Amino acid sequence: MNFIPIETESGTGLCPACQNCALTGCGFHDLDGVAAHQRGLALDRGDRLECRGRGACLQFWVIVDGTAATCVAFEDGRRQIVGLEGPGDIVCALMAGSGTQNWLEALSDCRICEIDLSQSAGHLRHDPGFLGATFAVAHRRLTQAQAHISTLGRLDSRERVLLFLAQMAARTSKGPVTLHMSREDIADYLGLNAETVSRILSRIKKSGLVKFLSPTEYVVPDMAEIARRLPVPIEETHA
Amino acid sequence: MNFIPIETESGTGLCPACQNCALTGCGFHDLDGVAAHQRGLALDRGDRLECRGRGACLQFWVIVDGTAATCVAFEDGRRQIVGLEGPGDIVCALMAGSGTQNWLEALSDCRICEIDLSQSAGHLRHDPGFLGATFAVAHRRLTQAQAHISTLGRLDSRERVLLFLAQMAARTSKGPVTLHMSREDIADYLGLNAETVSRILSRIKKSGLVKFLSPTEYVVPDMAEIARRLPVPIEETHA
DNA sequence: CGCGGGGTTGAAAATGATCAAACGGCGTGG
DNA sequence: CCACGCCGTTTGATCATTTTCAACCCCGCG
Repeated sequence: MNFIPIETESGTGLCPACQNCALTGCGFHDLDGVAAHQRGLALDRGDRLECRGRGACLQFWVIVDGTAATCVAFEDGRRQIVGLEGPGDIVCALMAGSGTQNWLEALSDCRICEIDLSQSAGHLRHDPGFLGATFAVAHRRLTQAQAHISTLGRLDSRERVLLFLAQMAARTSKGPVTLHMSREDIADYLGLNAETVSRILSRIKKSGLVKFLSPTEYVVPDMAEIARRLPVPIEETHA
Repeated sequence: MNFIPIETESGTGLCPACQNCALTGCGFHDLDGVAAHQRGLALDRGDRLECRGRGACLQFWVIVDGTAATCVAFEDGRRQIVGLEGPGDIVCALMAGSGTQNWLEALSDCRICEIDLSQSAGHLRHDPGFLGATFAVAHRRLTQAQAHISTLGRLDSRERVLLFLAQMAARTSKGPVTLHMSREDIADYLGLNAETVSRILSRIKKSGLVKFLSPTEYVVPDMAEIARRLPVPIEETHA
């Protein structure tokens, strides 16, 4: 992992990352008198950011580039990816579970903007703007987590993979979709194993629902057709 | 479903429900100048409270008695219980997912205190106390949801049921544990089916890890022994 | 006494995991 | 430049787990 420079743009005072999160409305820049310490992080695939310090964690990570994952691991090594994080997504260590080990992991090379607000802890505890923004982050994550629970609990493997492909496609504005993650990562996200994922991808490929240009690139010819085969709506990146 | 009276206690201004949530710190009663409309609801098993109105939902339900569940249903009828709610738990329609159908369902007869803050919407949007309290609710639910994701994704049926029994036991202060829900409810919570749950309960019963007094009552002779068989910590009701 | 709603149990079928082998791309070092 | 080896992927055969379908039991209730 390396640190990368953040150039503050003259007019706006936003780093490249935050121009990005300004788009998705992270809300941390509307705050008054906040001493935000920012730095850019460049993660290689496999790098992890540990969630240190329970309690007052006022540190946020905004994904600029690449794909990262919120992970949980059990004592015996089993791993579950609890959430996938793409460009614009906001992660806070506070958002993660407590008990078992958990961390943010780069599934591909990633650029991340770290925002440290711990200097302003006292102030922020009473700042409606900040509280509203963090609530929005938590609420958005909660909504996604609940959808994922129903996916893991009630969809079979074929449905899970199909939904996954459709959701990744929905995130991509246009052109072919690129998966910035391995089969095993997909498996850990969907509660399957890597071989099963591979097998099912082959079946889907044969069915023609999805056309693969390479193991990591594909095109969805007819999204409606996929939607018809799923008992749940394909959630876009709900703003 | 019936409405039940809430008697405001002279000194405190807290309804019976809210004496309860005062314990668990729901935080809604520390607020200044809030026009809170409260009413008590008595739900029979199977009754549902629908989450109406997206957008500004400022309606909260506090479970006083019994067990309720946050449910999601798919088009084809499959049901997944996304969260179990016991006495003291706080639910807001906002907390639920958006896409598919979802509701709060009484798994047993329940008493619920409904707190409607929509009168104070404008005020609350800027009230740090309120924002902090709702953030706490969302965050707590998020933590639980993420733990549940890893349960559904990576534990086998035996581990899921065992963890479930242990968690229900951890919620019960002392004496035998009573399950206020059917085998099918348990199954819908754990992403299994009712027969599988029943089978596994029988196996656990035979193993002696848990002693059943009746189909809905049991005792855990040695919690540590159960913990030793699980790869995850048994989360208490983490305050 | 019969009925109905859980709950339990069994046998068969389906689903997914595990183990094992082979492939392909890609970077490194000879 | 080529050979080698590594890593991720694919595929097959087999095994384990979970679901499905069905029968039966228990108990409370009309």
